[in-house]
Amino acid sequence: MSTNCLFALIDCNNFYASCERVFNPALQQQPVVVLSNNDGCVIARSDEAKALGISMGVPYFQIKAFCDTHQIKVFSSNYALYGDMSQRVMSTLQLFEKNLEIYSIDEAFVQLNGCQHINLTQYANQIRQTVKQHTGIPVSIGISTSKTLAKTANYLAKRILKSGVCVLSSPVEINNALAQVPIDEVWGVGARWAKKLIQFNINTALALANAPIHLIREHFNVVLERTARELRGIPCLALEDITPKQNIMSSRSFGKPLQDLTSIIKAISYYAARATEKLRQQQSLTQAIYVMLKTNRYSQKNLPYCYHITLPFKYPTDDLCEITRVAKIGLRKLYRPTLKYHKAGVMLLDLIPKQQQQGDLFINTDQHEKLNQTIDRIKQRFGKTSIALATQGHAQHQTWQMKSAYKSFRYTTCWNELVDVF
DNA sequence: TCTGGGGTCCTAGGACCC
DNA sequence: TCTGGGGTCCTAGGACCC
Repeated sequence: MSTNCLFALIDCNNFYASCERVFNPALQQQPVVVLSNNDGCVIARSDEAKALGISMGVPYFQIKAFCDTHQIKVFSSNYALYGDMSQRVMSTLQLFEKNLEIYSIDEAFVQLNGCQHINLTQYANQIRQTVKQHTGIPVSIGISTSKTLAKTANYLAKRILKSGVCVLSSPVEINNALAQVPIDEVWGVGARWAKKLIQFNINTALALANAPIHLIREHFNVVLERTARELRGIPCLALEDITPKQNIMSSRSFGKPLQDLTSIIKAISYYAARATEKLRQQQSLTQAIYVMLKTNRYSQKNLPYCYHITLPFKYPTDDLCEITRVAKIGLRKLYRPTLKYHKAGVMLLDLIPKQQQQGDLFINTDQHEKLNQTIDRIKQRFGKTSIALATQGHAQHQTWQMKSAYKSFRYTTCWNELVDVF
């Protein structure tokens, strides 16, 4: 095993809850939870909230009373804030390592080249302190010889050692560490496979590392085989470049069930516009659109609750009017006046780079492009809600708009919502 | 009353072609 | 009685991630 290949995983602790704390010091040492869109489920918890037994993903209505009695601070998700804080964390990390793989809103991998001779624990602590100082966000860092092992080291840093840093380099260190990690905590092993692996008596990360590869290949698949190899310290996953998305989704649950077509058209038009924004930002064109309409899956057990349709575009496009037009066609085909809908969405499919655009003989694409560019500019300058197609209706107070009863200020991205200092 | 919103990769199987 | 076989493309679905 080569030791000149080292990966670090930097992961923000309880990221959304930590973001809320940065601008509201009264939340320090307090139990904090952050809810998903529509105030549906718990998606982030401070350590204090975890200690009170609040589990990840639990529906809020089930624990509301509990939160009240225990004075748990509850927040609606505030992606304007979290997204901006994420960028600050990532650019701070880039002061140390230019080549960053931003894996999610709160995690990044780096490859540490030529670091064999420095004290890695010291280096990692220096990174942690700097991120904390620049952004107020606490992070944990795991370092080892493959991405999966770096993930595992991070798990140990957070949950077992509670030191914030864990470096696994020697085989003995790695084996001791893997023995402490339950199989369902391994990166790449979800609930389904954990259950099946346990039937094979594979209960820990160490057992998976030592399992015969042919057994994994035969009863599972190549993805898990890679995971097993990675746990042995054989890197199978490289640091990845930023690649444009292959699909772009925009969907939401409604604040309340909807039956009337007019409201749902407004919602679908809004999702189409959000998806188009993302599409244009990454400079891609879409070739097909998937439109989805859902009823409440919990109320009608065993009945279909998801209705969907995929429609192609005549030509690859990033034109807001065209995408909205086709999305509405899809919606009208799905809609049944007798049903109550809880959620809708669109996904733009088969994306290709905009440079590959083929001219259309019959449509003046230049004119459409000018209109779209103008819309982009207005949104950029005056905010995302400043301009929209009429079919979306007025931006505020729509019947379909999601619940967001406990939202904090957008402290870092909105002039009207800065922190007051007295 | 109330149960998130994004994404990725891989595989199996059917359609179709020669 | 016998009714090819191999390749490719597409789609649906299953697994995973945060």
